[in-house]
Amino acid sequence: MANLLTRKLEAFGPLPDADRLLLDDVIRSARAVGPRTDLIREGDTPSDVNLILEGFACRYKVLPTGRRQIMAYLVPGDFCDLHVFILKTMDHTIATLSACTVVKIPRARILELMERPALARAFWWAALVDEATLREWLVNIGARRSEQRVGHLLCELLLRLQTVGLTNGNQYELPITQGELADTVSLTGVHVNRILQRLRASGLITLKGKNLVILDVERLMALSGFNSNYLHLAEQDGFREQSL
Amino acid sequence: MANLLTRKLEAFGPLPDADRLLLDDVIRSARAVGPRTDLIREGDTPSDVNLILEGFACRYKVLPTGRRQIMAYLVPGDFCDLHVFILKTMDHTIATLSACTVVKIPRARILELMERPALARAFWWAALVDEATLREWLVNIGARRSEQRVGHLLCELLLRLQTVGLTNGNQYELPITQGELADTVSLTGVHVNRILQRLRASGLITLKGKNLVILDVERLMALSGFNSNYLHLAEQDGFREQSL
DNA sequence: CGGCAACTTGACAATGCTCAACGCGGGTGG
DNA sequence: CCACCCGCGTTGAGCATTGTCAAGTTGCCG
Repeated sequence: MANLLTRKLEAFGPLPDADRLLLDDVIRSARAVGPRTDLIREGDTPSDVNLILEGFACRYKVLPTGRRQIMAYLVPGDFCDLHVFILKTMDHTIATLSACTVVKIPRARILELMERPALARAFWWAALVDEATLREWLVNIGARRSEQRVGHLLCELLLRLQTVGLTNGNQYELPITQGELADTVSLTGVHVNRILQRLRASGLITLKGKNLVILDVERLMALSGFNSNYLHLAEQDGFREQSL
Repeated sequence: MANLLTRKLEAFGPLPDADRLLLDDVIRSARAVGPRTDLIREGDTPSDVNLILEGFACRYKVLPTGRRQIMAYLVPGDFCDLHVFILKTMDHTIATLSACTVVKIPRARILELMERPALARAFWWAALVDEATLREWLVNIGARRSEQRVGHLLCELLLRLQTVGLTNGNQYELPITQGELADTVSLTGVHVNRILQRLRASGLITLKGKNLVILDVERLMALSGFNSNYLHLAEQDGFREQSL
């Protein structure tokens, strides 16, 4: 259970041993990237796919006003841009938030992996879950009040980090500033701060430095209107055995 | 230039004549669906792919509070759910807004079409553009002020409807109530109404009944911070000739 | 130990929401 | 064919959530 990528992809379904070995090989050549560093910029035409192995990265756009909107968090095991194969230019920027370990996978390598049916399905699944997550974020920002917004985000991260083994009970590392959180949930830094105070005062969370503890997961999920169905984890069915 | 689906997919790149004929065949068996009718519900496990031929449909979720968030508009030429092949259960609902003409395409039929390289690429492109649009909506709702939000939406629809030939100059049919618009841009119906007044008063649009005219496209785009790059139309490049 | 970034807190402003009432228009049933 | 009715659009008044500005504190890194 060493390989993070394998672990993530197997959240969808088990992989043949041969495929696992391929994945082990893919993540050999990792490189370190500092915090707050753009990996791919809007307008670029990248030729490789980036995979996050350690740390938090994000997708974002900046408006003429200077307002930045973060559209996705990329956590260990997440691909940055499988789009590369079809769309020519990036319509948004991808950057690290914390210090990260990143692997650059060449197009050709991805195409090789895609020839393996189980891997191809798993990649599809990952891409579709990313899209479902994006939809949920739209709902989060569009329809929930501020306290629910940040609560919902914290719940989502708990589950996502759990599947790659980066939680310790209901506790995980959140290497992100309140300002970045604000750009994510579409509030101001000041207001995010006040909301975190409230969540602390309600006995729902503890957040000291980068260390987050969710004290009462059930209550936080209820408060936030969190329903994990959009992550499509552990769907008990025979469907995925069917052909692509 | 009769087939709407062909027209939409060729916004990405030209298709072989043989593929066009296949597409002509696909859209033969259309059916009419009334307005405000669910096509697929959250929790369903659909086995077909729906394609919109006429009218407006949408993706949405409803929260416990009763608040509805619309996450996407589906206009003629749009597929509802290519996800079907990987994810078991729907995590959101798809419904018509206006009266629609819809085609149900069986899984097997889609798989057939996907064997044609040019069509497979075009389907991928359509899916990726849908995702890019979703990201732009997140930015729209998260980072733009109310007047820009509705302006941006109107600009997007102009371009999308243009590619399927459903505009008449800078004029098109918007078969949607102000309440539905509100659920889309995450405002209240009352406030959307006031914004439309302002846009009218500024000489930017005309909206009588379902008939929208954008009087000054450039100014509306500038006001809304609209940049069409995320629609990935007409990318002049040799990239798409490359292999998938 | 100094400095800078992140966090915290307070006072005030404004954008957008709620509630409420009314007009208009198209569809339906008598 | 007319009348009614309901949904949609419109407008007003007051309110609440969240943003802005500003100043002070904490804590980490060099």
